[in-house]
Amino acid sequence: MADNARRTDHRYGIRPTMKDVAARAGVGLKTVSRVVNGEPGVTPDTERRVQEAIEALGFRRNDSARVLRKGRTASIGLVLEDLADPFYGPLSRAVEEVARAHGALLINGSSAEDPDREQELALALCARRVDGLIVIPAGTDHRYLEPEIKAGIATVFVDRPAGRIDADVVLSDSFGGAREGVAHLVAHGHRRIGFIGDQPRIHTATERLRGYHAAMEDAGLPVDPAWMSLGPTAPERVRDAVTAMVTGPQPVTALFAGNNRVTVTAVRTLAGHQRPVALVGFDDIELADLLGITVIAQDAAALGRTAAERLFRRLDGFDDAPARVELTPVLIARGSGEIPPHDA
Amino acid sequence: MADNARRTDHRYGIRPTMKDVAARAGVGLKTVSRVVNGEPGVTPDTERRVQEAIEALGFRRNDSARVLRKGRTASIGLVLEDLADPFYGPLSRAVEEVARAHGALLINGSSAEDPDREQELALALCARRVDGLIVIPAGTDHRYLEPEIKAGIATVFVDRPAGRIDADVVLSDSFGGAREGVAHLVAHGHRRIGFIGDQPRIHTATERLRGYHAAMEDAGLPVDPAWMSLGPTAPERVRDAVTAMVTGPQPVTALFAGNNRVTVTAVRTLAGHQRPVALVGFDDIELADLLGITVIAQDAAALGRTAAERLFRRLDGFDDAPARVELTPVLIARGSGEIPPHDA
DNA sequence: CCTGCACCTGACAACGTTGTCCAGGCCCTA
DNA sequence: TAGGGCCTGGACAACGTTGTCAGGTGCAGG
Repeated sequence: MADNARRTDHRYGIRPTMKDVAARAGVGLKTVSRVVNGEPGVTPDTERRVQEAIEALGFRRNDSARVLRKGRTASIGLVLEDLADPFYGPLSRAVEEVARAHGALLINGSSAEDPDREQELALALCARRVDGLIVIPAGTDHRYLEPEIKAGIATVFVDRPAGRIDADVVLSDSFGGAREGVAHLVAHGHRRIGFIGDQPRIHTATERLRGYHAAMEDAGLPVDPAWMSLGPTAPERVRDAVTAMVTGPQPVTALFAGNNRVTVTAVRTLAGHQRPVALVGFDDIELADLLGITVIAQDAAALGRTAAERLFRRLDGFDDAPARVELTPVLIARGSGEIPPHDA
Repeated sequence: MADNARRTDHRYGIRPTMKDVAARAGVGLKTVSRVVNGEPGVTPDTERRVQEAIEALGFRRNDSARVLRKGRTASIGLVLEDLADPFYGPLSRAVEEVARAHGALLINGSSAEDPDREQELALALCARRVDGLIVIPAGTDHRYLEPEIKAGIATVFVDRPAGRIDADVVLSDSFGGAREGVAHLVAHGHRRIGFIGDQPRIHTATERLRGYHAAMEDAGLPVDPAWMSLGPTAPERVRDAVTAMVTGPQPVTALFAGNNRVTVTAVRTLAGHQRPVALVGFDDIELADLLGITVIAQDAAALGRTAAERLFRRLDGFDDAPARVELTPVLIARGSGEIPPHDA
């Protein structure tokens, strides 16, 4: 009796189960399951009775139990660096859209560029048994994911390559993009060009630096070590780096900014400067058009979409060797990259 | 024998379970559970054997089963409008940080401003048995969540109030903010001020329009219906609205933009216009400082943090009546809002 | 009237974990 | 040496669902 009350009341914190629905509808447990899942083999009359019981009790299937039984969670995990970074918003949204098209939910977490936190997050997602995992690497060693991948969790890395592990990778051509951007500055007459990028352990940062070097070498231009600065993208650090390059003994007449964070701070810093300095930034930025900032734009949404599509192809049984997909960023000239050299 | 092989091999798609670990370590199932959960009552020697077996098999606890047993998922759901909108990135990140501090993961989804999709998403999250739900409403009727809340899923609404349901709400003072922004324009001499906002079914949109009316009335200024435009924030619509107001028979000398999307398009449109038009926008925007855009800034991260903290307080057993928390946005003068009236 | 068949329906086990409870072994004390 | 308490470890049920399989009913055909 007491148990009965517990079962049927709408008391706080109590969830009706299929068993309760079955009891109320006067049918078997399995019949409820059939109705809930739209399986065939239920008379219209029985179905109606079950539906009424579901309605009356406010029943909602417990997907945890379902997952346990079926083995698939219909959810994928996304580990990125920072959800608040305007670069990752569209990427995340694109992943979500693809997941939605496949009936899956998205669980995401920010690593804050900390390898330990990346691992902790990725493994937590695996423990949840997400069907697949999309990772924007913070660390450089992903062997910890090997057992997970072996166990069947499809995994795709985005934006940066995986470390010490063979897996799908989707990224932008950082090297080529930076090379093109710096070449653009060279073409507009610059010979002393500075490069400010993210921390050297981040793959895209060193690739873009490599692109810078290649472009300078292509043009036969010397590179002063003082013209290069890799490090955290905190505004203070970037501001100091910009100021040092622009006012140093061999002042640069142009700057290449390694990512959107750097570009933003560089623009702010240069705005307070009297001598015009040319600027090309990696990553597009909202309102860059109004500010006339020339950029190498990568398509964050396309990165996310491509990665997610690849992931779901694997989940659908496609079992090719891991591949590396590289998207080509495009240069958008808006003014700041076309400023001619102004020597000090 | 075959079963044994299935159990112990590292074959693709096979997951070792606690049972497998127990067999390998030569202990009971529950002992493995104890080790995995750091429960007391296991000799160091036994613990070592279990750890070795876990390592060797690459065991990872199946949280789905754990959830089923324990009833708590240690995850919360966030339904927002668009993860790609720069306003929601920081909000989402703030929620994530609070969740992380409480050991919970974040599942989020975008409603794309579609009430049906909002409901579908929210209910899917409930079926997953998230412990709590944070919703940025797209729809105006949330009675569908009543059984869920009764069943114990803590729910907090953010940015916009819940409809037809009594629940916690955290939002910015849209009315007051808009009123202050419009008053600012009035104080700078404007008498013909336009208002462009989001669709009227969105609460913040109508609240801000109300603030506009209040400020105009406070100043004893008449309002021409042609100076108000509510509708989708698609660039074309906003562009046309701006153009119409600025070039109409009673051209406005100042504009109030109802949110960040509107502001961006308004700035772009006004940039191609000869006569200076003053502008104040609701929501801060990256690089608005460089473009000199005066805004009413709300703190998206604070909204998310406040909501998440409230959610977890409920999860920790706090059982007060639902409350409404209102954050005060601040005016940041940067130039565009201080332009004096220029008549046509 | 019986057989065969199609169609519904429900009993039961299983998914992998945790909570409960009890058994056995050890040490300490009387 | 016997008795009692403590510590360790394991057997078992339960969480809520789905897959398997067998039983039951009704109808048509022989």
